[in-house]
Amino acid sequence: MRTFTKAIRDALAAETGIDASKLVIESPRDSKLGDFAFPCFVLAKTLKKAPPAIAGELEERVNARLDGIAAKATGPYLNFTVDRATLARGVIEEIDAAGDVYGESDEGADKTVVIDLSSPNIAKPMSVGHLRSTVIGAAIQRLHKRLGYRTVGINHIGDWGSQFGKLVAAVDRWGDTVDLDGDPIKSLLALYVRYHEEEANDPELVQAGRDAFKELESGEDGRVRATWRKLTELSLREFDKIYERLGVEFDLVRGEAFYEPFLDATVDRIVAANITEESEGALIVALDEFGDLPPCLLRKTDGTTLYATRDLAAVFHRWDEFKFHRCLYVVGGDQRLHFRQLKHVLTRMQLDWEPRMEHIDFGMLRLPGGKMSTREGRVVFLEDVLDRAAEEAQKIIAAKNPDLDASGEVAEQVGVGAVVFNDLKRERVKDIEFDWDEVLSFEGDTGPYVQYTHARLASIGRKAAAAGEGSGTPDWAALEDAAPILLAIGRYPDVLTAAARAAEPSQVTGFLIAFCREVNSWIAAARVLGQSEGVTGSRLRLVNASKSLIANALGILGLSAPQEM
RNA sequence: GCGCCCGUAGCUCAGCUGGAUAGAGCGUUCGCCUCCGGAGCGAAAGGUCACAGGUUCGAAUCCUGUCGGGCGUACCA
Repeated sequence: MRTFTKAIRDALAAETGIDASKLVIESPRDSKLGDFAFPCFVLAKTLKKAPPAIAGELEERVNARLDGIAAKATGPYLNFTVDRATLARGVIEEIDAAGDVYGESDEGADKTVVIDLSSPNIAKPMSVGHLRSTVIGAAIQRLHKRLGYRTVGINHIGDWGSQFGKLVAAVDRWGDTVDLDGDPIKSLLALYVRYHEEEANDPELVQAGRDAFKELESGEDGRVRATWRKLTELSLREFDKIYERLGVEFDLVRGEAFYEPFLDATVDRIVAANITEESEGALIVALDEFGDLPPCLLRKTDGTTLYATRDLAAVFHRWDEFKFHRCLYVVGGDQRLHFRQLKHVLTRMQLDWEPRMEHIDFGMLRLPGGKMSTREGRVVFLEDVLDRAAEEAQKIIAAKNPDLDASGEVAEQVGVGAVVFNDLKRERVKDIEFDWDEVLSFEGDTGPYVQYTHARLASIGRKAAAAGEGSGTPDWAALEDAAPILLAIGRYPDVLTAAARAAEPSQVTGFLIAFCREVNSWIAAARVLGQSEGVTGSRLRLVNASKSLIANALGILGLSAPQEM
């Protein structure tokens, strides 16, 4: 496909004198106008002519330079249409040759991208809120991997901080009232909620919590640390069940505690940069020069560290270890200020790699009643969402495809796919109100719709193989009515590049939905089997190419592509 | 109060780096299984792109202000 756009650019460059790389080639508003468009407005000033006149003059001259591509002036645009047979053969041979890694590139060669994702908190259940960071981060990682980057996905577990003092205190006091080993997460949640209920009227409890965290941070390997270690292990085991269902793996699981040994050195490093000061008993980095921002606190009055200190320790450690090209923090938008502060600390330290640290923020997920709150017990558990979605898928399979083998497995793929896709389909920054009906919807702009399209294409492929059809010489010109599909396949590598750059998986979901709509329209109108040898041959090639593309994109998004459903 | 994010059809959202007549899905209404899977396809209805200015050949897109919603705002994470 890039061979077509390159030919157009070169021809235009030769005629206009503008550098080929600076020419903007876009898609026409209406596909009937052509496959590519060149808006002539940019030339109006230098040539001192009206854009439509320029387009008209360019038409003939550019046509003389092009072979297999027709240029036609329409108003102020010069539109290009690739010969249908050339387009079909070019695109399909390209994707066939690339196979499963179609869209890969070498733009990331020798570059490392660190992705901080998921990062659930120990002792808290994973809510549908944590799903966002996990699936968005995993998709961003796969995108970069496809583009040739070395990627390091780090699960930055929230296993440190004053809340663990509270939790240890709560376990000490009421641990025997719950079934910690049998149902660890729910037990810990109950203790956590109870702590917050009682702390207001119980100064001793508050003190016990503080003391416990202080001991934890002191490095003393006593009972507090043993309790903390046990809580961590229990929680991680529970999280792994979810990660397995989501098909997410991490290169490194490093909790905040991992960076604990580096905290002092981190503070020293910042102090050595001469940007710290003591204020109200705390050690801070002032940030007023950046628009009156609140300061970044490194040490509390009691000497213990904060979230920001640990994140700074982490980013230094990551820089030292990976010299990353990008370090992406897939963390909710409620922490925008936090990351701005961190970046400004780096700026004040005059570290030139500061821009490589990026906060990949995403909108908040809210319940109809308001924000989710673990403390108040107002959460929707991710496990329940996945379970219900899989059950729903199972019901639909029972109704529509009762003979399906391994239907339980497929129901899991479809149910989880629906949940994951739903979370990836809109622009990251948009807030989401959780809605069961939407999550459990399998029609329209959904993961199951895409999976279904894939399954139907697979079905056609199976039938063709059984009938021994489709192996003849393809009649490429017969794919004229499939031009939108072919152009979309051709555009896919650019979609991946743009989506990775913007760290925006919704660009892939959006592409995929539009693609499947085109494919479904086409297969409703163009029967594959039982046509002349050339027609069946070319159509089957397109069916297989489309199926391959859908599986490819679903893989990047983290969804399965079942052959039947 | 101040800062950041968001505001496009009844609902949920696209709209590529400022370009041609603002597009999908859901819902509503009407069609399509003797024909490769109806989780599908086709069609209709539905819009002051929150509002007001500005920038220019051209603005849903960029700038300023207003309104509405969300998030945050020194020792939680």
